[in-house]
Amino acid sequence: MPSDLRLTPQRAAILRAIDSADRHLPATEIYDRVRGELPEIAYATIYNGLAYLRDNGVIQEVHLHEGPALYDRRTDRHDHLVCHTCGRVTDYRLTDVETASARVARETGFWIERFQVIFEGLCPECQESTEANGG
Amino acid sequence: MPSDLRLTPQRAAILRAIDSADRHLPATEIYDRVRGELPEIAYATIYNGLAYLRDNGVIQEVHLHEGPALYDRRTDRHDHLVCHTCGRVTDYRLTDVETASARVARETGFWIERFQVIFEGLCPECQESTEANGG
DNA sequence: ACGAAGAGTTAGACTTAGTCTAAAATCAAT
DNA sequence: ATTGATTTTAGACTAAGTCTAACTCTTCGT
Repeated sequence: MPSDLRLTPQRAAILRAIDSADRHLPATEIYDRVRGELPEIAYATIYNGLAYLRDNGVIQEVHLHEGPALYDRRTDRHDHLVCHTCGRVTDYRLTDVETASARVARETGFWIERFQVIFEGLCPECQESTEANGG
Repeated sequence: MPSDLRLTPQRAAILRAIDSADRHLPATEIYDRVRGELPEIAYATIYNGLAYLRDNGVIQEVHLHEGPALYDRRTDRHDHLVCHTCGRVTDYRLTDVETASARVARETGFWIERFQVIFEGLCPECQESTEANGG
């Protein structure tokens, strides 16, 4: 977290919303939560604030295959597992890809800045309920 | 390609557009190209047709982090490198993740159906032009 | 061949997620 | 206090995709 960060009341409220969430939130949900504190806040301020925090390395913007961007307090490189039934997103750091990325760069000629693995499937809970229903 | 595939003139034209492209196309571009052949075709038919072809395993729908879905004639599992300057998308199959996915499934309890690595960075051409401009 | 049922297509409204703009408000430095 | 830069607000706008209802086309039984 850079020391010269300009943390306005709006940006601080956005950061608190992300911090206190038990999962990665989309902008619309951050908007809803922040409005509890700052009912006058505009939607655009959420977007501007999220972009500011992201650009300053305070939060990470996570794009999964479908749906809106999610915001994550964790800023280190990591991967995601997405349950296509309940939508739950689980973090997982796959170091194998990190090792492989140098080889990929060499073989393709790309200069690789970032990468992410997205796994899609069924979370443990949704597997159980599928089995319970005779599937 | 299933033998009971109902390939209407519209769907055949969509498939030809994807086949003849030198890169992965978004739905809007497939729409533009197919209209050259079938000027009356509706946008919704493109979407319906793409969904039909995807559901029957004829094409693959590729979601990268940003931007619209792209459609790919290649249907086997593979990964993508995206140039954030020119937008070029390059295919690459990283078998390391395939090997690792069983371990990820075991450690997280997820049942993994599919996965993809998205690499973002600079393609060889864009690296050259950046260097040429003194960067 | 005829009519019904189902599949596919069309036009256009609608939704979602996000961006843009211009004016107002706030802040920092003189 | 005044100026200029930054931030926020309200709301219009855009892009991508979905939905609906009417229409058309195909298939199948008689």
